[in-house]
Amino acid sequence: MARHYVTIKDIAKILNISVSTVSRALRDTYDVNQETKEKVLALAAELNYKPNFNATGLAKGSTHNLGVILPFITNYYFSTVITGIQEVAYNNGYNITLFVTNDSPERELAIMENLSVSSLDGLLVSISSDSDSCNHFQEIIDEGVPVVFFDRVANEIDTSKVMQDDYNGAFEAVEHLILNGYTKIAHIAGPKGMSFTEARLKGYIDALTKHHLRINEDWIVYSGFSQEYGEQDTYQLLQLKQQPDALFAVNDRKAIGAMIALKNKGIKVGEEFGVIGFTNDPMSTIISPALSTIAEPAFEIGKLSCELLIKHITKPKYFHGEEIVLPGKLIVRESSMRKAKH
Amino acid sequence: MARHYVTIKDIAKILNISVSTVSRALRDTYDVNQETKEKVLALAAELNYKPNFNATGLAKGSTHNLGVILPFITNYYFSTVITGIQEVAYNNGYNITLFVTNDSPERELAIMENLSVSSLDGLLVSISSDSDSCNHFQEIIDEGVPVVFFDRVANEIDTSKVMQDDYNGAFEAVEHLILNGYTKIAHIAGPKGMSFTEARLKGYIDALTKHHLRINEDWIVYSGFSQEYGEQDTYQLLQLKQQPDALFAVNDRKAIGAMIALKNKGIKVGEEFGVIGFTNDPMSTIISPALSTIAEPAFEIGKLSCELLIKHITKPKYFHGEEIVLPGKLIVRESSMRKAKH
DNA sequence: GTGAAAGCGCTAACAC
DNA sequence: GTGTTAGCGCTTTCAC
Repeated sequence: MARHYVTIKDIAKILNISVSTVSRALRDTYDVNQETKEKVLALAAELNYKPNFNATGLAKGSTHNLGVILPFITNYYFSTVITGIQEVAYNNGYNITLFVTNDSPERELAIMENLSVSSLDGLLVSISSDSDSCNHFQEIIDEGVPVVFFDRVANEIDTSKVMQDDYNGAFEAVEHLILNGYTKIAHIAGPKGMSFTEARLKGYIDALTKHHLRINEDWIVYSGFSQEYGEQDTYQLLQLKQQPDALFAVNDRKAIGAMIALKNKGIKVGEEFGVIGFTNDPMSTIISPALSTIAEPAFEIGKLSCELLIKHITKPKYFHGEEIVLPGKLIVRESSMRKAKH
Repeated sequence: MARHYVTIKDIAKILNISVSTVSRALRDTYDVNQETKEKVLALAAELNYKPNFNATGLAKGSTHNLGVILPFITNYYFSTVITGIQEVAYNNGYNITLFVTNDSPERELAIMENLSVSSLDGLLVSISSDSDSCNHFQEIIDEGVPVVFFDRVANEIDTSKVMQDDYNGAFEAVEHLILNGYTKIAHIAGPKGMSFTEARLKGYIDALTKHHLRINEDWIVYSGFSQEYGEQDTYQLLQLKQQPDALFAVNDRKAIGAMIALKNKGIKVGEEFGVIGFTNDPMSTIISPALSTIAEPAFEIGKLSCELLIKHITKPKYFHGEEIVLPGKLIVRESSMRKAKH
């Protein structure tokens, strides 16, 4: 407590000049004498002067802070997105303040309600699963806070969004299974009502339809995103009298859970039963057989989101937001090998 | 730009009272009339008033911000630590500002030099690999900024630290291999010069010594922390004329790399060759055979670090820091099964 | 080119 | 119990 940091006032006093001159010198404003400027800079360095962002923020009405709100950070996708965000934030002189919702809508709401919007220049958000009400985001946007959504976007809200091409990725994944000889393809989906899971579901359905395969409602099971859910969902599928011979999982975690369930039941993945995921989590190369998947450009998504947000912040007049959809990439590994004849 | 948020002044004007009364009412200071207080609260809620943290920070000399500086977030350990930090920060009304160094000492230094210390109440840090100079941390501590180190700590610096018991974890891991019949145990280590890798190395050496096994310098290879390094290191070991029959890896990532190398060479992990890691990354259960390891209490480490930091901040007079060492836990899986006789 | 002064939003004496 | 005032550290007119 009672820490005193060196301020421009200190510098001004020592150099016997005014604070405004110091301020100008420090910020490299032109109308300041070269000599005084150098003296100021030298002294600032010597005293180890660091500007107080609170003060700067107050005075300028803009802070160096970007808020990032997301469900989790303990998985490959989100941690990589943050790394991307961090990268461009860092290069542009912004700090990021991290809020994790644990995928709880209540927590998300609580965070939003306590958010000191005035100390944030903008917000990057990936909404939590059951957050059906996005009013809190709309409100904040109405107040003029720039926000850009990534991955788990709120469709109703009109602002910038960046995401992967969930529909086409899913379509490609499922078509790949079909082309490899699988015909009874299930989908272990995410929760209902999220835009990206819906897109993946639609990709699944359309791929089947294109190839004249019947949609079997029993083969679509909705639940959470974890490996455990993937395992559970798969056991459920395997209890059906009419069993699938392949599955497309909404993400790699669930696909891995599925593979574990299949192994436990003695079913050979990649021969008798095809599996494909979505994400390209490093785990997919570790598990055996290696998991085929749709690679998501997570780092890129983080970078682009942050770049968009900065545009919103710096050019509010000229930039009115855009939606960016990045393509995924089919990565064929062992889990979806051509179905063995017997 | 030119966003105007509602301030206590606005509320004061509308209610025709002074700003200080509004301020008091909002912060629940006692000497304020129940009735006015209710009016203020009601209006604040109606207008969706949010305090400006920059202003509060400036006025009170303390912000709601904790800085977190660490090498990476894209792995199980660090992302889990952050989640723990986040949890207690959230419950105590702090925000966290995230800085990732990408394990680069230069980046770490740059971050520290640009750090607006005055807008941070404290700092949680895990240093980057080759950061041999910790002066920048010492300086900041000398200025009165509370900092606590976690995991990758700077030994020379006298402040709170929280880490797992690297020495005993390593000792136990290696002894486990020995007890399971392995006698020629290698260590694929981290870089030299970091305190936690040194501790793990020492645990390795002491376990061998206790069991009268010779230390073979060729069997200790130092490199980075990634899976790729683990693979490389292992190939290197396998080229030795005198080959080891087991290895202890400084972390699970490297252990997994090792397993991949061993598989590629046709060596049966867990029968001919024992492998054990450190961390308990979820990947260790995915890989086959499943990887034995020492589980680190990552979430707990995050929580404790943050709690310590908050103590430093709130009780600077009475709390002078402490070192917490959390025990790891040996988790035996398949990769270290009793060596098969032949 | 430089200084004085007001003000960003809030808190905290100090009066009354 | 409430208002007035000064001040946190910095920026920014507006003078000179």
